[in-house]
Amino acid sequence: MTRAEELFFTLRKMIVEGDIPHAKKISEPELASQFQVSRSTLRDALARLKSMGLLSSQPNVGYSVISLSQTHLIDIFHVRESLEGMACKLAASNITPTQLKQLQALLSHHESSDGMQSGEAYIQAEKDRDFHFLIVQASHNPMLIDLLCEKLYYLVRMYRYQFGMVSVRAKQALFEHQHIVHALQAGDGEFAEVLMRRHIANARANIEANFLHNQGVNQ
Amino acid sequence: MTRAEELFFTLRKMIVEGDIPHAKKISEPELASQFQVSRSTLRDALARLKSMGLLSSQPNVGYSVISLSQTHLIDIFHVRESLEGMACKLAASNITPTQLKQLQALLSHHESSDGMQSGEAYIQAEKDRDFHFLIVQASHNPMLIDLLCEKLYYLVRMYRYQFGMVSVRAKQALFEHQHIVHALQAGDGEFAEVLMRRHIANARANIEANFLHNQGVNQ
DNA sequence: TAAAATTAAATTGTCTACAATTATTGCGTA
DNA sequence: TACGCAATAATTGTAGACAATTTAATTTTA
Repeated sequence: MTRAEELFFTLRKMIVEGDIPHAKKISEPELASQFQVSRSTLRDALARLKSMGLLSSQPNVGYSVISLSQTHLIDIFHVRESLEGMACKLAASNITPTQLKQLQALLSHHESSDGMQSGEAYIQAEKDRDFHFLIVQASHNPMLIDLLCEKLYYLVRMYRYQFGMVSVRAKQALFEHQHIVHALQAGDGEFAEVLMRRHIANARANIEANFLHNQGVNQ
Repeated sequence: MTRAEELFFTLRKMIVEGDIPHAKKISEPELASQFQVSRSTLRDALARLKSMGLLSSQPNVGYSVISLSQTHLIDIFHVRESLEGMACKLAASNITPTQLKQLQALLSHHESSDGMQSGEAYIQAEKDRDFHFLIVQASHNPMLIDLLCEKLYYLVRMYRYQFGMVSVRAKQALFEHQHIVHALQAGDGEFAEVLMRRHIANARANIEANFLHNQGVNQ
């Protein structure tokens, strides 16, 4: 692995977790010296971070972490809804027996360790991630996989960290996951797609409601 | 505009039009000297081209233009179908009066200059592009716009050039466009999405059929 | 005093040079 | 001859230096 790639991973983690101030210009010399690399190497990493939507930049001005907004998050969820819906549809045709078994095992594990011991929102988020990742992988469409698992995923995670979004829908989400797997088992791609889209649309509605609530409280 | 950005546009055009050999490693020193820029500048442009899927690369080895394949093209169309479907759905809610008028004007212009004077496949492709671009813009979702107009579009164009794909469905496509606009006028997002998805699915089916034909003929 | 213009400082974009890695060539051996 | 190894050549990754542009500070002017 190259030095630039390593730095890319480090910075990605920092940005997602909010360790770099938002909407404030990044000083290249400063960051470079902080990580003991040259500006060339840093700029390589920054370019990659920009291409995945975590940074924005202006020629002759510089880079900065994107500024988060409600509309941006909603935009992301619209894209997720369409792409993951398609992934789910394709998965119904392309999923391998092994992958289907993994998915079922994941579900029953979630059911059993269910009740969610509550509280553990992070664990729940991880479960959700695993479920969605498996289905996207099962689509066997490399472009879908790249878009969802390498690009959108980190944006979503950044919002989770930043806005402290909690899955209050844990139990409901599990039900929806179960329905989706049933449709996949039956090989019913069209239905699986509809279910996945509703699942994500529900999550979006939940977020929108939260926003309204917070606005009412905070402002 | 920076030198690297200018080079990016130049190389993008060259790659799309097939002026750079596929699946053959690119020599950085050679390309750099060809365009009278340093390797840094070239590498900046190459990184951007990679991030949009026109180049592939391996650390410590180098870049090369992606190798085209039937499955890859089909993958792209699946992504397009889902994203443009969503764009169309959103457009039904978000399109401005001005944009709707532009769309209608575009359509009636296509109808009149219809019959397609036939032959002019390129012109037809441009019409198609304009139509789809307008609808994507009307979604007012910047992420959708970026994905479709800045990334997928050039991949599709590359295949058009390379495989010499011709829209034999000119008249049929016009009908489908008209139906989509009607749905948008009516503000029926769900229907508009279905129509757009079918429209793109039809194009995909057309391509798949062409592939089968060519395979039968050539091999 | 406030605004505009000018100069100075700092930052980004680009080039060149060097280090690390990979690919190639030539040699020796089975 | 074919295969494996070693040395060489070439290529990529990284660092540092300079040029072009932007930002900040200072001076000038209304």
